[in-house]
Amino acid sequence: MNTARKRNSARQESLGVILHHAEQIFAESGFRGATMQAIADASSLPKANLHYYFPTKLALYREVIQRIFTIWLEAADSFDTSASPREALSSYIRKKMEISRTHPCGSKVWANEVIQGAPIIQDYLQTTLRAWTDSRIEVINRWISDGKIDPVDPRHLLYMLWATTQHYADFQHQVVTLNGGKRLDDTQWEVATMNVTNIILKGIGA
Amino acid sequence: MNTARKRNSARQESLGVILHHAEQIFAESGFRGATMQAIADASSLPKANLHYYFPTKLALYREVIQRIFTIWLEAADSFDTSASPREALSSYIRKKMEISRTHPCGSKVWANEVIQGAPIIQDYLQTTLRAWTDSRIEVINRWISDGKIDPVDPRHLLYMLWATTQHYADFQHQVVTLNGGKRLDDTQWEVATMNVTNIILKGIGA
DNA sequence: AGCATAGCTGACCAACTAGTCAAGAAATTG
DNA sequence: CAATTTCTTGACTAGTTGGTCAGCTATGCT
Repeated sequence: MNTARKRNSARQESLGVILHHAEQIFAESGFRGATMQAIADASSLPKANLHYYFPTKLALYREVIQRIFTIWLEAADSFDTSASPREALSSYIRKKMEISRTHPCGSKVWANEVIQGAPIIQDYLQTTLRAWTDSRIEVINRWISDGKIDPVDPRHLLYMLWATTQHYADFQHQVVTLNGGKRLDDTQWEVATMNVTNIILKGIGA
Repeated sequence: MNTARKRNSARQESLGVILHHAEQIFAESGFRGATMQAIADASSLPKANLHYYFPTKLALYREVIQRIFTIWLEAADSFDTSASPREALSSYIRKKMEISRTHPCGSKVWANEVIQGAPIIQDYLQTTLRAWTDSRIEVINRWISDGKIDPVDPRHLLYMLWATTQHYADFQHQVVTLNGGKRLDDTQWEVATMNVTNIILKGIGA
């Protein structure tokens, strides 16, 4: 049992290493631009070994996308648990900003995919994302009818939340360049988070 | 002279057709994913003809990027000409939303490029964009010291403007999917523009 | 130890793609 | 008309890339 677990964990280890580097390479080069050879090199594995774990490049890509989506959905819980709009949105923005900081590559892969018309993940958009969005729209509409926030269009508020937070991941390179080539430090991330939070909360009268 | 002009205009015609379709294909597939053959087919020209007008794929790509960047810079004039923050920002947001609607492919190509670390246009970022950004930051800072808007970080306000407006181009597919598969109509674009404008203006106390 | 299974890898191939080129068609000029 | 320049195009090449496969090694089991 101990030895069997050893082999199994070695498998998990390999899978993890491959997926981690695949995410980076796909973010850097897009689906087509990424080569299995590049992912193999980054993972310090021979290319044929990748094909042992993932039959095709597409299968590997799908797995990468799946992981990102899961992370985002988990961050979205704040919308339910918190009571007031201020709490709910502050918490959601903060979580999404943190994800932009810690998982920029995942966000980039997702952005790339959507920009290109979501050929691979269309089903996610139509099912899971759609359901999630609809349920949050209800929450926001309740805030409005309770007079807790201004009567804004919930859909566009959501887009604004996504756009502003993911910008720091997807356009990381631009942000860094305009920051004099230096990555944002702890303080700057906090400033960014507070700016986004304050402007949006005040903007909707929360 | 008349004939010479005729030939010259035929040249401009060809260049225009190629650039137009190249923009679409690059947006759909990224730099690497786009093939000269695909662009040729879309333009109804043999591939060798593309290489007559553009020596390399990279040269064609650069030209596409250049055009987008020019359009964006022109939209940015509102910042100077208008006096009050309300006017300046309303006008800028409206223009950027219009560009997102009329030139979504250009925006997507730019996004793709930046996501991948701007390997081709790094010089634009460091020179033109940087200079533009710095000058607008001054304008915003003046608004703040004049007490016309709240003391926000100008940089993050700019990022918010870019992110929210370009979202409707870059994530067009997602927006359309969440809109029941239908493209936004005139009214919906107006609603989107007003929502973005109102929330941001109120958010910064303009 | 001996057998079986999971994991690893170098060498290989078929398909694709950017770019070339030579030969011609069409327009322009003197 | 003839000469010249611009434009067009099918056919070709060199290089790259996803994916295969036969054989290898290491691990686990009895």
